[in-house]
Amino acid sequence: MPRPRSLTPAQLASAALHVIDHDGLAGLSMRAVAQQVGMSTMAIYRYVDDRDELEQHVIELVLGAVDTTPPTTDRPWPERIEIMANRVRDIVGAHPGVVPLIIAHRHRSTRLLRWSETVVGILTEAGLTDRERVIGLRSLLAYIVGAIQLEHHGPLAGPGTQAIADLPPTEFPHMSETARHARTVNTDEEFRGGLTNLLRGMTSELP
Amino acid sequence: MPRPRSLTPAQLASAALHVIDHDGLAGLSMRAVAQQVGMSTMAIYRYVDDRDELEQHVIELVLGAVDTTPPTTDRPWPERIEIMANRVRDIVGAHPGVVPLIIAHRHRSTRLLRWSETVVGILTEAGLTDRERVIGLRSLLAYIVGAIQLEHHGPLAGPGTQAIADLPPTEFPHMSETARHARTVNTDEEFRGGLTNLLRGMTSELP
DNA sequence: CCTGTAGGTGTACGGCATACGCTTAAGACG
DNA sequence: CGTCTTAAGCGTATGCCGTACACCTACAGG
Repeated sequence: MPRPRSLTPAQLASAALHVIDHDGLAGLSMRAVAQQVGMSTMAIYRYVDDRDELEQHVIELVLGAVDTTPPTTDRPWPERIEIMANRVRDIVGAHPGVVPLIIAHRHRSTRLLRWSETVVGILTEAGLTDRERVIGLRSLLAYIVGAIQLEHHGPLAGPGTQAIADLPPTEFPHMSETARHARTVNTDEEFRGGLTNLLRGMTSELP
Repeated sequence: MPRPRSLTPAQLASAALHVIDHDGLAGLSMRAVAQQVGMSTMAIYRYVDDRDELEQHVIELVLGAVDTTPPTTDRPWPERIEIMANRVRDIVGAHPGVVPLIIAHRHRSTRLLRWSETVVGILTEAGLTDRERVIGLRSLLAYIVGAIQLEHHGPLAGPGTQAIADLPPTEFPHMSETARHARTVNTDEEFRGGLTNLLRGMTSELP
C-alpha cells in the first residue's frame, strides 16, 4: 500500500562502508552516507534508528564475508586456528577503518560469535580444559584485535619505524637497533609470528 | 613582563583525564575541560594548539606513571617481561577511557618508547634474534592493547558473558558451555594466562 | 605610575547527530 | 482511471562540537 523503499539495507551499509574506505572512520557521517546514496540526510533515518545502528550494519556487512565453517580436520589444530585467525585478518584488514567499530559492537555481532564458536570447537577437540579454552579464546581475540589496530595505525614496519630509527641511539640503543631490522619483517610475517608464539604457548599446556 | 599563566600544563592534562574518567572518552570536549578548570573554552587554547595536543598531554600524564626501569635481573626473563606488561596494564586499566588515545598517539609518546626500550633490552638479554625481537615487541604490544580494550569493553567474565550464556545451545554449543566457565576466570587470571602463553611461545624459539 | 605583552573571554562559523512536521510517490481498491 | 492511505523522503531547527578572530585586561618591567 505505501510507497516502497528505494534502497535495501545492504545497499545502505555498503554505502557507509564505501565512505569509511574512502575517507576513513572520521569521514563517516550521516550526511556523507546520504550523499553517497543520493538522498537527504534524514532519509537515512527511515532505515536505521541512529548512527549506532548504521555502524552495526556496517560491521555485519564486513564480518559477513568471514568464512566461519571449521577448516578440514586433517591438519593439526594450531594450523586450523591460524586459518581462522587469517580469515578475520584478511577481511578486516581490507577495511581497516572499521576496526574500532568492530571492537565497540563486537558482542552484538552474530557473525563474530559464530567465528568464536568454531574456534572454541577446535580448542575443545584439541583437548584444552574449560579454563584453557576461556583463556585461549580471549587471548586470540585480544591478539588479533590489537595486532590489526597497530598494523593499521602506524605499523612498526612503515613510517613509524623511521621515527623510531631516528631516536637518539645513546638514549634508546635497543629501539634504534630494532627499528633497523623491523623494516625487513613484513606485516604478514609479523602477524603470523606473534600468532605462532601464542599458539605454541597454548600447545605446551597439553599433555 | 606579561601576565603569568594560572594553570600548569599538568593541571590541564589532569583536568582532561578527570573528565575522561568521569564521563568516558566521549565526554571529553574542550568545553568540558574548560568547565573543569573553571575557565572559558578558548582559554584552553593558550595551553594547547588543538584537541589533538591536549590528548597527547593526557596520555603522557597517564603513561608517565608507568615505571620503565628494568626489573631486577635475578628473575628469569619471561617473568621480567610479565612485570613490564603488568605495569602498563595496572596504570592504563585504571583509566580505560584513554586506551583509544594511546593507540592513536602511541608513536609520539616518549614514555611508551622508553617502556619498549626496556622490554627490547630484556628480549636481547634473553638471546632472541633481531627478527624475534621485532616480532616479540610487536606481539606483546598487540596483546596488551587488545586485552585491555576487550576487558573494558564488555569482558568475557562480566555482563557480556551473560549474553553469550543465553545463546541457543543448539546453535552455539561450545560458546554457551564456555560462557558458563568464563565466570570462574577473573580478568587478572585471564590477562596473565594469555600473556604466559605468548611468552612460552617466545621462549620455545630459544636453543 | 605607566605600558607592553600575553592571558583570558565572547562571539561566530561551519559541521555534527537528530527531533519534528511537511510533502509526495505509488500500491490498493473502487 | 481516480482516489485514498501510508510510509518514503525532505527541510528546518536545536543543541552539541572544534576552533578562528577580535577584544579586554591583569600584571611584571621600567
